[in-house]
Amino acid sequence: MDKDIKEIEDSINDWHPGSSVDCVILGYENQKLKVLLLQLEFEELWMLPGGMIHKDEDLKDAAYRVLRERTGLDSIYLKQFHTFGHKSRPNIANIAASEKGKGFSTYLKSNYPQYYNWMNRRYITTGYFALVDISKVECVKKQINEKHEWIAINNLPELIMDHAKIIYKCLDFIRMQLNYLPISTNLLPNEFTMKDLQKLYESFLNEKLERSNFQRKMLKLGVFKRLKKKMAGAPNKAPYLYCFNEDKYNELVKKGIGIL
Amino acid sequence: MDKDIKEIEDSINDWHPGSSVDCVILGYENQKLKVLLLQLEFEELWMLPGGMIHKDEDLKDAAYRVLRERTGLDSIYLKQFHTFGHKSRPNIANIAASEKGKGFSTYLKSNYPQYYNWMNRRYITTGYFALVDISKVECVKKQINEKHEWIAINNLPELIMDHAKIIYKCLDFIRMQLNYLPISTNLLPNEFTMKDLQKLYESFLNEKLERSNFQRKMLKLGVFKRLKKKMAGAPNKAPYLYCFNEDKYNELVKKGIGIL
DNA sequence: GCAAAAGTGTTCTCTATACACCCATGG
DNA sequence: CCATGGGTGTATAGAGAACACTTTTGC
Repeated sequence: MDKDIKEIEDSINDWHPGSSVDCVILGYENQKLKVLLLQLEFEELWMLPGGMIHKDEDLKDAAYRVLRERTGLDSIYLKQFHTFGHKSRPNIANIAASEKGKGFSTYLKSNYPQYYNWMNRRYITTGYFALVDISKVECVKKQINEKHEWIAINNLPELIMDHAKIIYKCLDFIRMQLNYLPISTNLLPNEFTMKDLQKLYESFLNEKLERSNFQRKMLKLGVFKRLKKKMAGAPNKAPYLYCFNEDKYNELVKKGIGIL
Repeated sequence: MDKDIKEIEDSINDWHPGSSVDCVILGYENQKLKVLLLQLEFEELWMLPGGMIHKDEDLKDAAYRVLRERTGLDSIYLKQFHTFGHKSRPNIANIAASEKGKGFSTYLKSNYPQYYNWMNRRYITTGYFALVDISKVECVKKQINEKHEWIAINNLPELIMDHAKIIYKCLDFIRMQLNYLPISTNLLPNEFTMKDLQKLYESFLNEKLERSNFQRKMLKLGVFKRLKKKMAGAPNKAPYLYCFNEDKYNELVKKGIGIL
């Protein structure tokens, strides 16, 4: 960790002041929607991966950089959803309501006062979300003593600052735009069952869908290839596996897929 | 103008660095969707009303302040839609591609170098849009030699920097979220005809809608009061006037009005 | 009376929804 | 052979699109 902090401290004036990005990196695993969260040394609380913006860097590129640093992936579906500019966005000195969240801040203050001061300002942060196939991700630690984990959306731990609010806003945004977002191709692995797809939609919509009607509606879109392979293992009929015709799917998404 | 510039120059350190807001203030007049644009002295190009953020001011409040300063209105429908952070967002020295846009910047540079330097940095700007009943607005000049005008969306003049892009992004955003936005109650005057309402939807959707079906669909929502008054003047049957039951309408909007 | 636009009615098609039914599989 | 979940069929109600018809008004 200390090496990275040193690096940032040395380059403080290369950053655009007062602005940052935070990334809600979403994935889908075991039929659950998950988000990639970090936990720093000295911290009990979790946080979103985020960062500052270079003076000569596009806002969007800063978000891509954060993603690349974390997931190792290069071409990812990434989209801005909201900018958070509350005047009392708790800064690093006031990172959490409870005493829990003070560890990192205290450590910084005594060891890296200049970095502490820099971090301890007000940031207006822009939220981006990424849709990621977890099975293709190789998570990268950026700081030596950092933990990262894919955590189910419906079972979030306590988060620093307003990061929980950022996640919920992100989910709201996705729900509102569901028909125009390529969720399926980006979150699902190459081969998947109709049940996977249905559970994915249900996670976003927060409601149960009717199995048989869902299947027909999806198949009628004409963007699936049914594969001859089947899965096995359960005491019931084995489902087909499907894969996407991604080009057709992306065309559909532009016009708005009618799933509602 | 000079008084206002002086004021800003004196208070430069009270602003949050590197961030700004720009407001797309939309209104509806003569069955046309319009946006409020400004033109400064020495400038041939038009611009969106915008401003910086006080150090102790919420981002959203900064947008409200800009609106209040311009329209005199206090409680307005206002919503954030996107943050623009391109690294080459042309700054004030590079305000337009053509020579047209240099007037203001040249004037500033020689007369208010400190202000010029402040303005001449990179800004990451957050776009807000407002929905406004033009008939209730009293436009306020903020700078002495400033012109302001309601200009039809489909007939925009040349704008400074990326302001045209900001407007189009705003319209895209509204189109995508149409079903969840209270466009009608906020843009229309208290009493209006079905034709007004239809033209309003058509402006956003960029397509013609079928008259009779549109009317039925709207009436079935059950949020209109039909007023006994009618209009007159044209050589045809006079249409009814309607007004909203705003509470019911806003409830509907939360769930998403099904106009598509 | 005629043109123009408003209000209402009708028809046809398509979709959504709710189930019913048979099929494959492991225990 | 039975419980479980997958795949397909069907019947009904409602929504949407297109267009016909009637009404009101100023000229």
